[in-house]
Amino acid sequence: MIGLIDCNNFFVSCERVFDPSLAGQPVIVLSNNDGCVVARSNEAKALGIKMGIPVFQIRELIETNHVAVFSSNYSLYGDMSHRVMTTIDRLVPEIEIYSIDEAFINFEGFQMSSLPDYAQQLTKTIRKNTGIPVCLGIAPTKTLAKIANRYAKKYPGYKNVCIIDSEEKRVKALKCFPIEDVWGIGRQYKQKLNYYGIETAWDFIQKNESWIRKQMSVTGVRTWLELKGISCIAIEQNPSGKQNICTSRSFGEEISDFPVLLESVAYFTASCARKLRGQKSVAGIITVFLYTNRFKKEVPQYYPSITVHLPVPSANPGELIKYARMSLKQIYRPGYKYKKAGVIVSDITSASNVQCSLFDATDRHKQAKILSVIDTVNRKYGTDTLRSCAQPPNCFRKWSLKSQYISRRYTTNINDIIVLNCK
DNA sequence: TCTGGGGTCCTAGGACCC
DNA sequence: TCTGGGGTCCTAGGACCC
Repeated sequence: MIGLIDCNNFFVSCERVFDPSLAGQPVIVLSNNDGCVVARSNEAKALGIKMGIPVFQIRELIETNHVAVFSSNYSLYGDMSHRVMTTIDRLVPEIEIYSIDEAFINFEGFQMSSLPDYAQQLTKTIRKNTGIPVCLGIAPTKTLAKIANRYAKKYPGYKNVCIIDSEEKRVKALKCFPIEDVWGIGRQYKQKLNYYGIETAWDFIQKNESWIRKQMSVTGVRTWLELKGISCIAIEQNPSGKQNICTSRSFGEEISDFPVLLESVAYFTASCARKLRGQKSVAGIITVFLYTNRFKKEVPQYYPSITVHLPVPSANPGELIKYARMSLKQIYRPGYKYKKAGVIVSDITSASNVQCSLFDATDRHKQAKILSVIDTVNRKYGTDTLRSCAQPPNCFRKWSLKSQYISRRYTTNINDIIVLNCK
């Protein structure tokens, strides 16, 4: 059996841990730049606030219902996620961290009869240790565990745990489950499947394999098998590093000046380089892209991007910034108002076996030592304490994000921890 | 006025090889 | 008029996830 633990309204729950007065109140958390709604408490959902809606469209609703609004605080959510995952890891034999708020658990070899009690105990312990409420779905496959989890969330009668452990329960669960809520079925497939009269997960598994393959390729077949109870998607305990790494931001205000864009791109590049070093890898390709504001149909639009191959793969911010700067120069056109920029690094390989270049003049051994010192200093004194000259101090940033409603970094910033203790 | 930021996998088609 | 048969690699685009 496979379990799926999913934190309830995760970002909202994190805010509630440090401000208990939010319990029972409608609460929402916004995306970067205070743009869209990305998390909602049950009370906010009940008000009809949809996932992903731009916040300016629901200003009135927020005011009349006294909805508590938060900017996203990823330092806080990341740390709370780590606490939840650590708690689970201590209590189960095998865990796969699937996202910031979800983890699969391998219950292979567990005595079936002891599972319900054990599962209850697990959710209670997570709540007690971290303050975060979670639900647990258990079933023979990942896709079915996802469905079980959804039922555990939806019906309080389950007391946070739903187990699909018999043919009868599986059939019943599938018959009541909308096809678009199945893991792996998105907007496009919903449309297509509805067109063919498929409304529920049960309708879906009545089709034959070759039809599914023709319409949805092997990924569709995997979903189809998983729903039938045949496991196709294994638990991955040691996820390999990322194959692509991207840092991009929408700007608080639109930017036309090259030097300001360059600053932002230098920051994004340094961030990519840091993420690369975090997984002990290097990148051979760097892509820089710009976006004008796609919502302003009346102004000229321009979405350029450029990809550069590095002579030697690298995770050195100085070196990567050099190529990013060259790239930006090539795609930048004056006169446009840019709303977003970003950097992607790809062709990622392990830092321990880099293919050298015959003509490389850099002393890479020495460089690695410098980088390791920089990382040590920045871990101790904060990100970007030591940084490239291309990245001016934060206070000079003209391209900063809006985050009007941000809470404190209660668990990771010493000054905020002091504030919390005084409270 | 105001609209996020990350990722993955799969397939088809083109360019190339012998 | 008629034009083979087998591969590989790469990329863009489309689907999905949180």
